Parts: sequence; structure tokens; C-alpha cells
Amino acid sequence: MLTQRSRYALRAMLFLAEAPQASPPIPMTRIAQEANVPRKFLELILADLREAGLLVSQRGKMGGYLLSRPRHLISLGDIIRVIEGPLALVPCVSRSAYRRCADCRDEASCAIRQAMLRVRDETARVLDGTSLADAVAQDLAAA
Amino acid sequence: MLTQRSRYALRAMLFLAEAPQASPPIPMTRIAQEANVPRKFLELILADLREAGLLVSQRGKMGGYLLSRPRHLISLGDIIRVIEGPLALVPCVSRSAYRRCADCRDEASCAIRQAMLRVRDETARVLDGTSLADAVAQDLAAA
DNA sequence: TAAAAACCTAGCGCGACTGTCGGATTTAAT
DNA sequence: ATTAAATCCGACAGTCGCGCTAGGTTTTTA
Repeated sequence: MLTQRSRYALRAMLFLAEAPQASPPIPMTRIAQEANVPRKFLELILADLREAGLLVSQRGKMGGYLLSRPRHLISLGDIIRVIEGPLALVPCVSRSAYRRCADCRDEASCAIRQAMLRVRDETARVLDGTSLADAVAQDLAAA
Repeated sequence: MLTQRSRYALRAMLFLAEAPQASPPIPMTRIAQEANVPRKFLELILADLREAGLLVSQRGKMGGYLLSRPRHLISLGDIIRVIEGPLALVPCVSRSAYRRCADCRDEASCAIRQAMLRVRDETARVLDGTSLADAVAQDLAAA
């Protein structure tokens, strides 16, 4: 299961992606209201997304947050990796953060690993293949 | 990421699946050694698997554990669901344990949900589609 | 009757998760 | 210059799950 944090992050990013492309920065308070996220908790989440380079912030009055890239260049996978860590179910099949399983006897012949690798690849295919632009489009189509 | 507990469970079940089909029950101590799992911790895990109906146990001397069904009828998905819970990344796309996302505005038009549903389906396709028999076969082929 | 096994319950240290609080700093508008 | 609206920052705290460990009870076979 995704953490609450990740779900908040996805909603916040999706809300930002719904704004007109060349709009002024959107203040955190507004994001919190519209994406239904506790204000102070959102603050920490947005900080992570900014440090990871997915958001840019404008301080001071009239400040707020904006996507750092056009929305078709930010995927759901990008967001989840920042908040949640690797998509992989076991460290030994992660592309972004490979780690050997400490107590694994033989990685090459591990049937569990084979299955987990396939899961990872399918997961990545979906999540990296879905951009915020795609998500916004789906959202509008369904409404 | 899967919990350590789930990885232990998968290894233990795989080891049991490698035993000849009509063998006497295999004692926990042996499973712990061969699957490389702390003995007392394994005890708790095997209890969960037994309660879930994936294992049967024989008490007393010469006792131990056996798969409750032929190995081609137990999938990796079965095992993971018992230990880890639903495969789904969000409760609102779980088939086995659907729950509404508490703070979701409109489930039907939620683009995040759409993506998570596709992830769940692909994950289930792989994990429910891989039986212990499949895993054993792969293991032997690779060695 | 003794040994070997599963079974049961309890607890414990640690870290992550989900927030909250109170301020300090930056910036735009007036 | 002031003021108000924002981000930014650090700390803290309650709760829970995870990864074990300990110690005993019961069952069964040799």
C-alpha cells in the first residue's frame, strides 16, 4: 500500500497540473484546501517534491508552488519514487536503488526475484507511462 | 517494498514446494535452516500461513509442515496476500479487501485510481499467475 | 516415559508514519 | 518603510507496525 503521504503528494501534484499552464504560483493553503490535505503536513510533502526538483517555489507575498516542468514530462512514477522510494517490491530488482537482499542465497537462480522483476517492470511501465497531463485528461473525460 | 516477513514466507513456502510430493512433514527447524529464517520468527509466520489454509501441520514427534494443496495450486499472490495484505497500492482498487479512500472526493473520476487499478491488475496477473510449481521449475532451470 | 515437535502468549526496541506547533525569513503590494 | 502574505525551518509527539526473542504448554511418536 502507498502511504498517505504519497497519496497526498499525488493529489497535490494533480491539482497543480490542472491549473492553466502559465498561471501565477499557487499558495500552499489553496492546494491544501483543494487537494484535501492537512496544511502543515502538506508543507513537508511539498518540500520533498521541491528538493527532488519536481516543484519550484516562490517565496514571499504572492508566492506559492508551480510544476518545475510541463505536466506531460512529470509521471506518476516520478512522484511516487520521491515520496515512497523505489517501485520495486524487493531491493534486488530496483533499477533506481538496487541493493542485494542481505540474506539471499543465490540471486541469479532466485525464482522469487524473477517474479518480482516482472512485477516491477509492469508497475514501472504503467506509472512511468502515465504523466500528469494524461491524468488530467482522464479526469476531465470521466467528469 | 515487501516486508522481511513476506520474503521469509516466500522462501519457506518455496522450500516446502521443493520437497518431493509425498514426503513426511518437514519440521520447522529444518525449514528455518534451509530457508535462512530465524527459527522463532518463522514460527509466527508459519502459524499465519497455516491459519490461512496454505499449510497443514502435524504436531508431536516426527511432526512438521506440509503444503495444504499441490504446489501448482498455490500462487505467490496467495502467499503475499496472507502476510502482506492486499496487492493493491490503494484500498479503493483492492479486489480482496476493497475500502473507500477516506478523503477521496470522487472515486469514479479519480485519475490516480485508474492508474493504480492498472498497476494492481498487472501485479495480480504476475503473482497469481506464478505458482510454487512454476517457481520450483524456474529455480531448477536456472541452477 | 522421554524426546521431539508444534503451539501459544507476551513483550520489547526501534523506526516510520502522520501529523502539530511555533516561529524565522522572504517578498510583493501599499 | 510597513505590513501582510507567503515559504521555510526545526523540533516534537503519539501511535503503530516490524522484526525479532523468551519461556512455557501441549501433542505425538519411539
